[in-house]
Amino acid sequence: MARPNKRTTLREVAEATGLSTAAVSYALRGKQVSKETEERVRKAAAELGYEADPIARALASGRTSMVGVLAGDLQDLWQQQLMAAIGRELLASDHYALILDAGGDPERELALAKQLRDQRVDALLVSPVNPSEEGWAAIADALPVVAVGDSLSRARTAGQVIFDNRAGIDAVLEYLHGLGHRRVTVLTPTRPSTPGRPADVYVREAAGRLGLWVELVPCPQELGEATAVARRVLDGDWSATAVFCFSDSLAYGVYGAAAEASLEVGRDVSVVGFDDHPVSRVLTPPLTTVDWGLAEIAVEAARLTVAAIEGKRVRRKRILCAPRMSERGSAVRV
Amino acid sequence: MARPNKRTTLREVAEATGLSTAAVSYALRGKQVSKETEERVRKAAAELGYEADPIARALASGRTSMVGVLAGDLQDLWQQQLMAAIGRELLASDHYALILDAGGDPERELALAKQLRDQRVDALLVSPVNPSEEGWAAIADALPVVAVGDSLSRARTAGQVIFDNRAGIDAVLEYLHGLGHRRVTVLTPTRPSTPGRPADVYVREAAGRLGLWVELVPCPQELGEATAVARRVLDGDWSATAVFCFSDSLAYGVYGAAAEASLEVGRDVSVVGFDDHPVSRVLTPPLTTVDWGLAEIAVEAARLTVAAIEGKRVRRKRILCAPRMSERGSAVRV
DNA sequence: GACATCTTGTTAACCGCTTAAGTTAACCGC
DNA sequence: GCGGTTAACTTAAGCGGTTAACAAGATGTC
Repeated sequence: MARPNKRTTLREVAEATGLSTAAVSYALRGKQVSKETEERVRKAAAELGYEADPIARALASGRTSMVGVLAGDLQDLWQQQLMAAIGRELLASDHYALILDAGGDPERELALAKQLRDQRVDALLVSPVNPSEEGWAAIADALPVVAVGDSLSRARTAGQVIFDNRAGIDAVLEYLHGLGHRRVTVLTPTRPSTPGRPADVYVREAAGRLGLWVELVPCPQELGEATAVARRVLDGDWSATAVFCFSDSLAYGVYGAAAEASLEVGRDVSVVGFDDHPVSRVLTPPLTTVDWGLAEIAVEAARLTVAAIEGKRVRRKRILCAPRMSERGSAVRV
Repeated sequence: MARPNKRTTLREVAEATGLSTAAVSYALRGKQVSKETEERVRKAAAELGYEADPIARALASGRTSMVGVLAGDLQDLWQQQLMAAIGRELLASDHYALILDAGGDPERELALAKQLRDQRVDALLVSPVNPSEEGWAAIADALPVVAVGDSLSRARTAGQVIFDNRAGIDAVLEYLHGLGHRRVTVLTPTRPSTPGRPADVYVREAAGRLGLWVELVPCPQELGEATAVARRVLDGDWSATAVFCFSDSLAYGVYGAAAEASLEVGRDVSVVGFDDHPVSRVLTPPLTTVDWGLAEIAVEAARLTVAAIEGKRVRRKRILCAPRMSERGSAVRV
């Protein structure tokens, strides 16, 4: 015995109005019927407390009004923030966000994408994709995929909101260079296994150009582990003068480790982040970081996604986010 | 023309094996069929790349394998953290979390709950409910509701994970009292309109008992606004010596405002939080706060929810979370 | 050997809605 | 007054599964 709570069905409304179910269906979606019939139907529906069953509707129409949202790593506080914003935006457009966390694992990411596709979401909104994977083709084949992030995921996407990572990285390294730093440790959120990320490449290029010595250190986004890694970096014979973190979360780890080591950020160590999470502003010293405009990103991502669902051939729109340095107190002249 | 990507259907598997769709349906769920038939069906299904359509299944079976998760206010960083954890846990039990954010508005919360019910989620997992509402009855009537938080939401829930807020509040105020504080400002995350929250009552009771002067100040969870409120509190003729924040997010706002006012937290101002968000540990000074054990909360909440879905009459299980003070550097003797 | 009992399948009726195609009657120009 | 539209519905065929009810051969019992 299933739940005995019967909702009123379309048929009941039809019977109540003496119309066919089809007529009612049309009427409720404002199609094909006379103004007065529509009125009559609406009234009856309201009286009976009718609410269309989304499941049945999905089965018949093929659309679920759900968007699969894939976060690269929800340990990253900024991504939590982004997901919250995206959820809000999608809801505002009458879509539900099914948020899944890949936990920084590219393979898991792809697996979850498949799961979401199988779950019949209308579209996929993917945060930082690992572009190496070509299993994505099979997915982009089945539904529109919108990418947000530095993702290279090309062609197949129905839209992209891209961070100009190269520009951001250049800006930060030039900034540090301008402050006199010559040796910089870069904390990247990547697992060691992931090869040749474009971001790494950009760092090396910029460093080469500026004559900077850089050291790339992979680091988990989880704050406890990030602190541990930072501790190891700062301890003993650390020969650099600045730490550039690929996410503000990682920078927080550096703050923690620095405090433990009695180093003062913004005096003994310079730190730069990469997201502009709200917390960065209230730290002491406030974190110098790169602002990508989270709010607009969420809005644009949601917009592109909804457009893609509605079949608007948006000529594969690409939105480019420019980096804005938020210069605060954590990086200083050396 | 809808998407032309046909998935393989049950019928195709049936034809391929020469069985009826019913037999295949049973076979794939390991019921009623001989071991060898099951094997044959599985093989065929695998070859054809068959994957049951969750929508069709939901329509027929009445279960969507989706859980509606209602966050009280996702501006609160700790709640973001909690939602991420709950999403993970639910996924581990083969359920998808449909996370919606009430943004601190009790009415919106109820409206979203209705939306989720109409969306046919199998169960509702509600974070901080406003218990005054009795529209909840209609919802709890239609599906199992699991509550997590200080929620009073009674009877109708299928399970609860409760924070012993009274104990937490007592612990904090006693702690502050022990440090010599006699005048405490309390930042509450509530909109001014919300009347008589139990938390407020607990504060007044404890304050009365301890002979503490307290001032309750409502404050938005959004960090920028929280900072603004904190600024106003600390400015000029602030006569208290400590700020007790009902969420770590709010405490971060105090850190920000204090820095602006050149007050040093842990020297000029004592601050206590209430969540133990990871960031609290890396602040300078690290935030003294109350740890509720987020990880276990997520696990228990997910467990209760899944149990409720599976119809286990869990005798309305209630899990009580005890507060654990994380004494760090932000509150000092005065 | 007759009858009850499993086992393993099959048939077909839904689940509640959408939508292509068909029907009817009113309306139109000429 | 006749073919051609058009507006407003109705019919009915799905969408892709689940599941109660029934069938028939295999097995068991005495």
